Amino acid sequence: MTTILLCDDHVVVRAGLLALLGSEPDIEVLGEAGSGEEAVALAAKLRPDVVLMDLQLGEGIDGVEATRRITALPQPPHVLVLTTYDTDADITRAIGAGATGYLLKAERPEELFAAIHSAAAGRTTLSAPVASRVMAHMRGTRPTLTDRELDILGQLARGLGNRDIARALFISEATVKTHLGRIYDKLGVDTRAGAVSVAKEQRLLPS
Amino acid sequence: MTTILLCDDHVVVRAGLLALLGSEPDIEVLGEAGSGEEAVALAAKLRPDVVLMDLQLGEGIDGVEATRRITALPQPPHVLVLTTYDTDADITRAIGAGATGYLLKAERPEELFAAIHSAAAGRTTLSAPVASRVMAHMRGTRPTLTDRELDILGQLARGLGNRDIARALFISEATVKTHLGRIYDKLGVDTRAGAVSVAKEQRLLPS
DNA sequence: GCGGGGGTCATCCGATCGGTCGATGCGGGG
DNA sequence: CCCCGCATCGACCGATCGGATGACCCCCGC
Repeated sequence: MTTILLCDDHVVVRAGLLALLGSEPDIEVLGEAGSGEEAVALAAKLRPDVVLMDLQLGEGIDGVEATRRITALPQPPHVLVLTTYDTDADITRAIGAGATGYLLKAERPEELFAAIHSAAAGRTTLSAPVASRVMAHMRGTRPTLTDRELDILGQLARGLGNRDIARALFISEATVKTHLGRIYDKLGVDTRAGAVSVAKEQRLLPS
Repeated sequence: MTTILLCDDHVVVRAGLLALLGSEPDIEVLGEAGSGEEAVALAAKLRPDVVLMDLQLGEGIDGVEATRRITALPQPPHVLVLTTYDTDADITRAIGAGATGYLLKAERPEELFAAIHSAAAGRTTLSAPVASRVMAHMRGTRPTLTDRELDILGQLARGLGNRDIARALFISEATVKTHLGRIYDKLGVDTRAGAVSVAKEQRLLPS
């Protein structure tokens, strides 16, 4: 059984999804939200497995922001974006906000069901047009760290302080800090914990 | 008589060990290696009983990889890791690579001698701090964090500072720090970067 | 020969972290 | 009923981090 929260500002769309999902025995819709704010509140309260999120929400925060807030909740549900458009900006912003999947409304119902179950299990599902764009983006966007920066990152992941990193690599603390600053820039973070987190997820480190 | 191969990228450390081991009548140092690659080659050529291996080797492969290759040799020598740090990651990787023992450089010389003879006989010797961690690992298989601690860890992996973690979870900074301290204990680290690293490797976090 | 990227180093300072006490409240198991 | 694990909070302090700046060197490509 997978529990769902719907979020779409269009009543007819919600009704349509409700009818569609009602035909699936192992999917239960816990609630509906007509705005991003409502979605965040209901996600925290109802604790569904998956949130089906539209990106265009009219008034208030948009779907990306709602996604960001929902995934920032403790033990957050997975957010499956279900929208009409597939522009690069939307896709990257949604993924960046923590969306687990990105489906187009033109998708066949069976695909939607499959994607919901995948999302509940934490697996990512992307509609074909979306997938190709993401792949293209990955190649260009993946941060390229220099060898030395990877050395620093490796020591950082061991939890060492700057002094110990410096000793391990036979350089000064000042140099370590300089490298760290650049690593933060490239990874889009501003703390060592964040850097390690991104590095592990991007598999930038051996082992 | 036990024959030894030293591997450490620091010349002074090798010299120190050489002098130290020279005072032991039934220990003979067959050779020294300044890099992992050299250690593997010399181990194959000199066939010592025991290889004393540092984990931090600067350039080239690290001590873990060198250990892995040496223990993969036909009729391999025993590898006794002798290093400065005792992080969980280092210990488990070294043991996983086939190390027979794991000593800290802060150890007393008599302990080193005893460990060398033990290693030659195939027995395992661990420094006290290392042993306690290994035991902890054996018992728990993996550290069991409370739900709340996982919440903290999740926010930590986003790179947030204590103040922001507190706000995200609606608690005070003091509470965040308390939880973090316990998380450090359980994961065997003492920094947030180390905690994130271990958490990611142990797959403690949803993702 | 000149620019630029990569690596190195230094100094300064406020903000933050990690450690260590102690303390409260609440729930369950003995 | 009492103890213990869990979660919560407060205060203190030294150590460390992050950010900003400016600088030097080496190598490579143009």
